[in-house]
Amino acid sequence: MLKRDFFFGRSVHEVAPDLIGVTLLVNGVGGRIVEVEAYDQEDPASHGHRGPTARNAVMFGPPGHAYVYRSYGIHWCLNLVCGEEGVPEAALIRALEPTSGLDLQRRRRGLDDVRALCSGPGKLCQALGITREHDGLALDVPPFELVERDEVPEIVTGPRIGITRATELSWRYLSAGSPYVSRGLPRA
DNA sequence: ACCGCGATGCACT
DNA sequence: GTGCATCGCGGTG
Repeated sequence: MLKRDFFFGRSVHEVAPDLIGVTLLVNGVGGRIVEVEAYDQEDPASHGHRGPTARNAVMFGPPGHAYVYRSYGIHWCLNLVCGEEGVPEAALIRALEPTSGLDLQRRRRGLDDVRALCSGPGKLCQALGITREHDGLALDVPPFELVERDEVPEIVTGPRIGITRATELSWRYLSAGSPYVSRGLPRA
């Protein structure tokens, strides 16, 4: 299990790269995190940027909790709250390398290809069964489980995906060469 | 490979 | 009414 202070008092810019390689499970189903994006208070692309609302309230609460929101009316997306209480910072989990509960993930996604099960923030929430019910739950107790990495993967960075503001920031972190990311980096 | 579009909820102007 | 921290499908090179 991850130490409780993994998220406490550490900015999302420290935590986001440290999440690459950590295993995320929900009721024992999940995989290794291979893609994360950072969102902080000063960031115009962040839900927390304009102050607290009913939707983003969890971002303003204590770190170490899940912030789950609905995207485009259809999908759910999972963030892990970082930093300190009152300051909205969170890491958006964008992709996993599936390692546990593959059959259940395939059933929930209606797909067989392992590379397609969790290669996107909406996809992984469907595969792991994450919905509004998980919004605000602590990450160190069931149904969540975060398992510390035993090796530090090589990490690469790039611009974030699917946003219209602050697109110049390279706040996307990926496990180098992983075939399980949502999409590749723009070529140099 | 890329591009366009529809589905659908909700925060905000 | 508009715009998304999206996805999957169907069209075109």
